[in-house]
Amino acid sequence: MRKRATAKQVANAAGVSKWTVIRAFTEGASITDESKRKVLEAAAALNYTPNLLARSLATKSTGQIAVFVDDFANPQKLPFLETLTEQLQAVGRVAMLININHHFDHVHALLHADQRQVDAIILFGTAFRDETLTDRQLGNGTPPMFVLARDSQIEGVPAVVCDAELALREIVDHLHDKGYRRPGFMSGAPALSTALRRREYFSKFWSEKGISHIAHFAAEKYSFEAGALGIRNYLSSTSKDRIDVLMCENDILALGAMDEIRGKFGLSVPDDIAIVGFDNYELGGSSAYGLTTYEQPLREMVGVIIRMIKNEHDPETVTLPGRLVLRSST
Amino acid sequence: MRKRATAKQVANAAGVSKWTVIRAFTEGASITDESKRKVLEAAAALNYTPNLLARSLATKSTGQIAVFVDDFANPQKLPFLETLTEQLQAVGRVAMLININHHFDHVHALLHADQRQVDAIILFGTAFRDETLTDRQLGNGTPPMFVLARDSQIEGVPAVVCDAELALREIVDHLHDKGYRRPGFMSGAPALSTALRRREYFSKFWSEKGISHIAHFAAEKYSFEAGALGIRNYLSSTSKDRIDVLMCENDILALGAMDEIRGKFGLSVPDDIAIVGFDNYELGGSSAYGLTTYEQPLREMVGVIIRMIKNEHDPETVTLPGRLVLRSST
DNA sequence: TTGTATGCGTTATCAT
DNA sequence: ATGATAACGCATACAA
Repeated sequence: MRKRATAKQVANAAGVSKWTVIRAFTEGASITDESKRKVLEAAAALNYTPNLLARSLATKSTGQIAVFVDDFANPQKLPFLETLTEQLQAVGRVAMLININHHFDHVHALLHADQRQVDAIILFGTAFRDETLTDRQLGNGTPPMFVLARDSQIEGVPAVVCDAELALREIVDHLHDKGYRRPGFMSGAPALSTALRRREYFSKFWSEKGISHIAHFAAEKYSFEAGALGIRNYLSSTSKDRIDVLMCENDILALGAMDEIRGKFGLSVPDDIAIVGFDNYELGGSSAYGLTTYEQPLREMVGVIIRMIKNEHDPETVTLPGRLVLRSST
Repeated sequence: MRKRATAKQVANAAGVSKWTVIRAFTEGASITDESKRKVLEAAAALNYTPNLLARSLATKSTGQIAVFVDDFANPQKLPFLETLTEQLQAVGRVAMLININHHFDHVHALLHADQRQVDAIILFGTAFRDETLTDRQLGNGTPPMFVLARDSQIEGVPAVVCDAELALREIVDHLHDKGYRRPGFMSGAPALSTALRRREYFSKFWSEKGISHIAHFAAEKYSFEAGALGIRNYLSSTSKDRIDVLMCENDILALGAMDEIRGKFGLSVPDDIAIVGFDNYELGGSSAYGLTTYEQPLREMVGVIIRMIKNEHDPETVTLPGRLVLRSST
């Protein structure tokens, strides 16, 4: 039964004190080349590596970043998580993935992250009201928080988001140019929807073009199924003067809606109803869907969050431009 | 600036020793109700909760489970991660999500997980050769490992998988019943493919029905794009005696292939070529695809892994039955 | 039941 | 440059 070797054991083997061993493993510590060599040799023989747990306790820095996620229905979460974990690991951090759900809510998660002494908390696509926070005296002892891919609804907590105003302006301009005049908008979970501000700007820019009525569809949550359900009732009850274009708050809703429109109602996209999504999820680009959408600058967004975590960037909300992706659905 | 309160501070406030404070927070410790009440009161006032970092150092148990993932292209990873994190948190554990890639390989990850003293490592959809392990003297000091959703290729490391033999038997029976006689199989990344054994059983059961030639297509990896590429060359170079059914190693490959077959080559599914996938990814069920597939018992699989981690289940490979999902693509 | 001493494996600080 | 002392916050074992 090999156990992890400790600095003390290495010290004995190398004939030095354990502090010299520590120094051999500390960047820029003052130590002779000779000592360092002896230590590293002994360490290799004993398969020694520093215990990060003990190091964290002493330094009060764990290198662990809690990532809160409360919605796994959107497949776009996956590339985001990939980029996030990759970039975190590239700077010596590691992600603690925390699933926020009915059994484990934000308060639990916050307490847990705090108890584990994480260096920071990333609210990925999640946010919550200020009230739950003031209880916890946030901003004092708790780790710094950052919101990713949603507007922050918490005073003093910065967010990194894709520029919704710019995005919706480009989208509405495009739709208007294409000749669409009866727009509809489908939003997802109400609590999250407002933080995206997509509907808000969608209305605003249509209104600037003289169109003030936007049909609104509320999906229960962000999922394929919810997207289909969100439009079903409308399609079966309305046949004339229908919307001619539907913007959905994200791609997965849009794909669900498109599937319903074409598959279940036999309508044509974009001839009967055009569709726009948001995220540029890979499958939306398939020839089966050809979904026009808006791509978030995922790598850049994650990059900014990481620099904030490393204190290389002021903790202020950052808004990055995305990219309109035109396909056959419009 | 509020800092985290320590047991000692609570002890002072409550007028007891710090060990009594510890006992108040230790399940089943011997302590008077009166003392406990005083302690909890003081703790609440000071907003004290035990520091899990220090606890972990002392108990040598962190409650952290490293989850290795090396492929984020398959959207089915997301519901798996959701279930995994949810069930881990339900038993007081938490997931450390580790992205295995070119910059951070298995050996790095293993070392890292070990340094952080995780309680266990889950190789989720990942495995690697024995040789890299023997270096690290695995099975002695390192945390126990488990493979999820792949066969284990490591001696002594158990896996929890969906029963490939049963699955492929059902699939091949179904295809044969439907009258298909010229089967093809598309595999993904070679290193992972063999661990799934899907191709192996696909061949075996067709062979039992007297069909020994299986056209084989090798996709570079498991992604939509790779699925499309995997079949492109074949379709453009072969026009007669083509395969009449294509089984893909997972849904995302199948969707890519189907998109190529219908969208780019104008062929009909299932009339020209039928398609079968594996995983039952939600979008495969859309009317745009209607993909016949095989569903893995994700909750049960995760449940077994967790019981192994809790030592409530012998660390032996477990094979669970899935479910054939018939749709219009066959 | 409660208090004391000691250990977990590091790091920080000081002395040599 | 190296060794020694203290500290990080908690748990374990033992004594009272």
